[in-house]
Amino acid sequence: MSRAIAAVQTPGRRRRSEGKKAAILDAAEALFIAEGYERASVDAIAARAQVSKRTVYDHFGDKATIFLKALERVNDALADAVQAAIEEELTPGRDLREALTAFGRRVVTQTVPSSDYVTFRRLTSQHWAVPRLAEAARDRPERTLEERFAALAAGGELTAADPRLAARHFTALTIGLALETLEAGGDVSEAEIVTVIADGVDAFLRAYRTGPA
Amino acid sequence: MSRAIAAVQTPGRRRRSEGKKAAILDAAEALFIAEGYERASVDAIAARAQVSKRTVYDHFGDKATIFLKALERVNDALADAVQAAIEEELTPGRDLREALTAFGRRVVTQTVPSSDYVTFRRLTSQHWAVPRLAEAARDRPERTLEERFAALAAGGELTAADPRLAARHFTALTIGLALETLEAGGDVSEAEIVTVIADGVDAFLRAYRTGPA
DNA sequence: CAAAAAGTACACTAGCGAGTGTGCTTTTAG
DNA sequence: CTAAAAGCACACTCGCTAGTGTACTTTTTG
Repeated sequence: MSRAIAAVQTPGRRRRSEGKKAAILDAAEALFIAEGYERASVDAIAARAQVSKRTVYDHFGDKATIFLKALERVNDALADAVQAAIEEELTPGRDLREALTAFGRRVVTQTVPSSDYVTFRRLTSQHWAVPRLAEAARDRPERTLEERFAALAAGGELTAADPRLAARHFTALTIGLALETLEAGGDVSEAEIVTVIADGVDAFLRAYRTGPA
Repeated sequence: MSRAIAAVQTPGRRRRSEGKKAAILDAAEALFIAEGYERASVDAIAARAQVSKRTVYDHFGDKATIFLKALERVNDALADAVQAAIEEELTPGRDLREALTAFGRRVVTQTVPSSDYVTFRRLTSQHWAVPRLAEAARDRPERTLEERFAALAAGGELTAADPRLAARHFTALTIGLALETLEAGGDVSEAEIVTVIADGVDAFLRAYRTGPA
């Protein structure tokens, strides 16, 4: 019975360690989001991760580092998700209104739970002076979106002398307002979100669709 | 020399008490904004207010109440300021672009320091479940703005079937983006803010100015 | 002045949470 | 099998903070 099949059960020293690490970050992420930085105790994080407190400290050294690593993960995940959404939804041939609506909706509802992401981000700005980590994470998707908008402008679908500005305006009108809605009322149906996005896309197109000039 | 002028120096028992109370709330507001709820200790608040800790507790009972009262004050102040800005800047006869720009700029730069206000608000959402206090504070200015937009639409200056939506879009494009800019980079010149607002007004007018239809 | 209101100084409890030290058990690798 | 890596249980230090109790001083008022 001593066969190589055992390799499935035994992940190896390193993999096991990584597994614990990931579990700790999962727990930390959830607790930081739910409770905030100060109120989420390391003991609670350890308990939730089903790991001893000592292991937590062996892996990360201190609480601030746990936070930082968790934030990095979330940032990366969101940036990747947004990038994917841009590439997959904002495709050249597609009807513009449809594409923009699908994109906005996907970013807000799919991906992480974006509202959680926003919450996490807030903890950052909370004077915690996490260098420009969060900022960098915002920049990447913003730039990608900007490029796509520039392409749309070049293709004559949009009138956007300043694609960066257009991208910011689009985000504000759709994703920004949708997230705000999510935060305000606890119970928001997906239909409401879709409406918010659709209205935002509407206004955006009125302002930026190639027309008069 | 014992004249009634002394009344200026001696505010009376009640007024003195109110004075201390205000000083405590001032200190609390500043510290909560700077440090966050947990890190702002009651001792620090008392010290900053130049008041004994005991007095703080005599007045407010506990830390949560201090926070709540401070938040109420800030909310009221901002709501008043926004209301005043609406009434004084968004006057009927005025050129629309100019009026909207002045309004946006005033809300962002004048009034409280709005960015501080935003910071304070964040502490609220931080799971503190301050009932709908903050929400109510947001609602009042929003509704006033909505009414003014409805009036503008009636006057033929705007095409806004849904004035509430128009108001939200306006806010998102101007004030929202300006505040975001303020939070991101530590050093933002007023000129940049003005640009952000002007760009937002531009886009808004393209989307909502009475035109084609 | 006299009494009460308001405020102060300060000591004290009580609890929580970050981080450490240590010896023990389990897992994995050779 | 054996040694080392990884993890665990647990006890403990230390600092900080919310909140209280109390006796003392100042201010205000009649």
